[in-house]
Amino acid sequence: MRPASRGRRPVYCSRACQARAYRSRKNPPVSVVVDEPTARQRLIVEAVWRIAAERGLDMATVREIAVEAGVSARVVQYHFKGKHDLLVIALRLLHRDNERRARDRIAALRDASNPRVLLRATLEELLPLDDQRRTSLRVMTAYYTRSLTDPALASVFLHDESPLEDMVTALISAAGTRRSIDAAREADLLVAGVTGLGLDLLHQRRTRADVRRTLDYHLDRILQTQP
Amino acid sequence: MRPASRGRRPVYCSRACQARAYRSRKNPPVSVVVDEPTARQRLIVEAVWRIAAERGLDMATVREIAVEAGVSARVVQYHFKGKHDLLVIALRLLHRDNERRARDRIAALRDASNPRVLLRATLEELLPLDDQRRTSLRVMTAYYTRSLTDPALASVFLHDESPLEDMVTALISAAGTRRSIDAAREADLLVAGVTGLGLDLLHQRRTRADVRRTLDYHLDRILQTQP
DNA sequence: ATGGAGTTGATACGTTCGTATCCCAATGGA
DNA sequence: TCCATTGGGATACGAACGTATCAACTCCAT
Repeated sequence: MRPASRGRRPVYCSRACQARAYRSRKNPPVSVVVDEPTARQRLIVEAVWRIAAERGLDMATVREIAVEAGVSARVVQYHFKGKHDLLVIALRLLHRDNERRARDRIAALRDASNPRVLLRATLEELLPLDDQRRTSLRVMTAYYTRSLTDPALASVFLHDESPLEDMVTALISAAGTRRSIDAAREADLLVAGVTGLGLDLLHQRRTRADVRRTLDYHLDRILQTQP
Repeated sequence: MRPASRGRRPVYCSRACQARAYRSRKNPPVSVVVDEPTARQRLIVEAVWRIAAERGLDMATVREIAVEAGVSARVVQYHFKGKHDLLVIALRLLHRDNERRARDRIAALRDASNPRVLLRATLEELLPLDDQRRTSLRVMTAYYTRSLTDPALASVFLHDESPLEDMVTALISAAGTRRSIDAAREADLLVAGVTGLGLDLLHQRRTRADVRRTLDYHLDRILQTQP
């Protein structure tokens, strides 16, 4: 590596320091988070989420993230390879957390409840109905937009191995449908529609009651009405 | 105004220049675009659109906008009060242009075509089916995300005086519906759903044929099928 | 021709950003 | 005891950004 044209100019205090610097330059303290982050990494990633949700992804600078996480900027620098990797990891972790949370919440309903409640709960995971989902949706929206010009982020969105539409299709089929209904087509519009309604809700362009009414109508329409 | 703590320090070449500077400081060359932009303003605004669509709204810096528009950065500075105002104006103009284009395109179909074609064309205005709509949707998406943390942009989205949902509701009602169908609820999910499908299309998470199939299915479902 | 108004060129200022570097403290194995 | 590794503090660097300012140019009425 060249004498470096950026950062403080190397004026070593001793040969030991020089050797140490050389070593650290050869293999930097990269910590690639693949599956499970350390406690400190989670702290920082959650700070990214909060800033992205409240002030936008642009405001998530290294210094601001550090302040929000209650650590120094050097710590952010140390625990991630760079800002971009931090953002990618933060998106992956949010994605994973959302899936886990949704699975848990729906699994809790799975026994002793009719299919309509299950389908409804599944779709409502996409709506900003509480602080957690609201924050998550805001962060996801920011990431979606950025992913349009950032292939690394786009791949996180696209490599989703369990499309939500399939789950909704299965739920509709299992519930039993009224007439000649194509469960897959209904699931497509339902998932896309609930996503769109969620964005309107985020903007307060619709009221929560309005969304609920629309959702109820279409659930009634698709599913068999019992009594 | 104070002697200014930013920019070049005032060292006047003559009393005439000093007087001119004083005058220009008192009433800056603000050009507030309300309805119709000048040719130069349009040039710059369109540069903003192109950059926002291709590289994201973050990359739309004053200098980059100037290069894209083929003018100097000073020109951008001169013709708008500041970067933020430029962004707001660019959004308003895009909004207006989209409405005009949609109205024209649909008006061209209004005679000698059945309601289904009309409704379909209306919804397809939201889909990235050609370069123009694709660019527009990318820019709008970027703006939507930014509007979540920028009240000035949010107000442009929210003060929309002619909700698309109403128009779709009217089209459904006018076309005549099959059974007991609530046109307003159908319009809500259709508009929100097509928006969501458009985002998937932008991401290439769905194919164009897939979207077309889903849309066809639901149009068939809602409207009376004519022999 | 003179000069004012509108517009553009050239340049600089202050801030913020991502990151590089030097340094030190704590820890733990040899 | 010694020393390498890990984790973090302090600071600095170069780039880019938004913007302010002076100077100069083009019209055009006087």
